[in-house]
Amino acid sequence: MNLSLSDQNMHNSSEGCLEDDKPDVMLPCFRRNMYDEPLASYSSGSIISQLLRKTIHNKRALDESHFYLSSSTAADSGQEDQCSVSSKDSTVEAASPSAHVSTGASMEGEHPMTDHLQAKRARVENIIRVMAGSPNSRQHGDSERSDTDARDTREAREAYRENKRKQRLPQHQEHSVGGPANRRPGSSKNSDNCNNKDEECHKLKEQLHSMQRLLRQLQEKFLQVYNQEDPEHNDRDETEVVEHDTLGESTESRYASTEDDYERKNSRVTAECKDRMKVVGYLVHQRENQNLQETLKQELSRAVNDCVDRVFKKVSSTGLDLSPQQRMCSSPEMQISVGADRKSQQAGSTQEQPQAEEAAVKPRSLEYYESVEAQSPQDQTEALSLVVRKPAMTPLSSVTPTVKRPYPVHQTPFQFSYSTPLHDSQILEHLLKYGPHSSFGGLPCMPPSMDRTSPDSVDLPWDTIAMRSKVTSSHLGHHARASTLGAVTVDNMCLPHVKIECGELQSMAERNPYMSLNIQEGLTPSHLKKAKLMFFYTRYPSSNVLKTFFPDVKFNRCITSQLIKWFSNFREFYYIQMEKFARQSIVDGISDVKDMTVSRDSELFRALNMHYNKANDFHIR
DNA sequence: TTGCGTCCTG
DNA sequence: CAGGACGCAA
Repeated sequence: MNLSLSDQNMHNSSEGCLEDDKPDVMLPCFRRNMYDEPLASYSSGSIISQLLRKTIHNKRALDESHFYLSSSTAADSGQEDQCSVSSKDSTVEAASPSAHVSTGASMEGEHPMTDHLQAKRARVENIIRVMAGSPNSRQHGDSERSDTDARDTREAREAYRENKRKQRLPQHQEHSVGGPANRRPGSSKNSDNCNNKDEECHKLKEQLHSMQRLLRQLQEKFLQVYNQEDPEHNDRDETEVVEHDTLGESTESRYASTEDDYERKNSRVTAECKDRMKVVGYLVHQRENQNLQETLKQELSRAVNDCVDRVFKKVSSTGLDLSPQQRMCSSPEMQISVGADRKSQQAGSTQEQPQAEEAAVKPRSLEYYESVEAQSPQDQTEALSLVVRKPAMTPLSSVTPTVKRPYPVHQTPFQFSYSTPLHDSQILEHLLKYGPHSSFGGLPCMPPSMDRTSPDSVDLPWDTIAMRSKVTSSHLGHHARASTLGAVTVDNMCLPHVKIECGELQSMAERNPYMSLNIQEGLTPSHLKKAKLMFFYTRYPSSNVLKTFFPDVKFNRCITSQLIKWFSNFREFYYIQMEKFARQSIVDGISDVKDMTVSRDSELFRALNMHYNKANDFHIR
């Protein structure tokens, strides 16, 4: 009973969070991009901010962009939560009622295009055509050709769909070839074809201009949509615009003003973030403009950090009455700030973990586990570095992963920039140094959760355990890095780092080139390995989580069932081992949980390592 | 019904 | 680890 209940709760919490987590999905990607590319390259004045201030009138393009967004939604509707879908749909409807039928005429009427602009467009279009090396080019070109008739629009959409489909599979490939190349003339990929650098530079400039124009249009569209979608927020329109200029500050003040209504604020924040994410995703995807990305990243990071800080301050001061789960799901803000939030959430959920563990274990032998309660957390730690954090992670893990999955398309744009495995480690480092820390800095509430977790300090032995992977397989490779990260983080802080680790795992899994590129029907031994490792990250992965972690697998009922079955088996084995250990402990005369320790030479350790790390793919030090 | 989980068995 | 039986919840 307890077990089922707790488990159910866990799932529910995660599921519930999913809806609002959409925005979060972007974050991981965002983070990695942030680290991926030098922030320094950005000027203080963000392009977006400036652009947002200026409203350009070209609805055609906007419609296109809108289409893009809606299309993305449609494409992934299956995986997206209904909330997001519905919101997006509504947005589309509200924003572009007549959409593609009369857009051109109405647009022209309201905001006639200047000859100059048209000429420019034609030029850009031409350039894009010339550059038509990448599928995306087409996309851009279509967007630019906003003055063409409805047929063109339809065509563009078709093309977009085509691109979309293609992207879903060979995303990285496509982007690695087309995206980066466009953005970086010096890219090795295209260097061969760049005999005429000047020409290409010129083209790029042109493209940049067109992209900026589109951005303006999109922003206008966004504002319109937002207004129609959220009449009650009309009074905030001004604020909204400003917000884009200075996300951090504006959000700060805005949220502060509504702080009295926590629930409302959360939902609003989520919605706003969603919208923002949409825009961001679209822009980045369409433009792949490095500068834009940088700007977006900075602004997003600021906003996220602010949100996190605020949420945690709030939670720390008043949220103690909330259960971990409640906190996780009740505060979309936390979810929004994926990276940082996760950490904090985990911290909060950490306390929960032991309970869940306990509950899960009890069914088998309540009497024994009574005294082993604290053990379970430790047990998880055993197999992997992740394990140590595992207790705290589990709740979160289930939450965040699910969230991400719904936005594969949106994430894709960001993923483009990641084509090299090296990025993972780099990202990890950056995460540790920047993303996580920045958010941590303003998280006074972290300590509380940590404190609760501290009881797990009984696990101290485990905390010192760090895993280093020698696995070279593509799948395990991610984990290996993650593990390494975990080890590093362990040295400093337990829970926060763990969270980071989780985030990294997810983002890594999502962005991993291999996974996206080679989608296969069945599950391979490497998948099994990965699942085993993953087991120490989350013992009850939802189907969404599984999808997130196995992007290279074409999911269907069978595959999902198989994976779930695997985890069921893992749990079975794991709990059996726990029970054994508990029984043995009792036989050994251990009466206090605090007296229980799992040393490296213990049977439990051996058994778990044998089962989950049979090939010693991961070294526990 | 369907999905997910446990338990048992091979 | 996979299958099957069974229970439970939505």
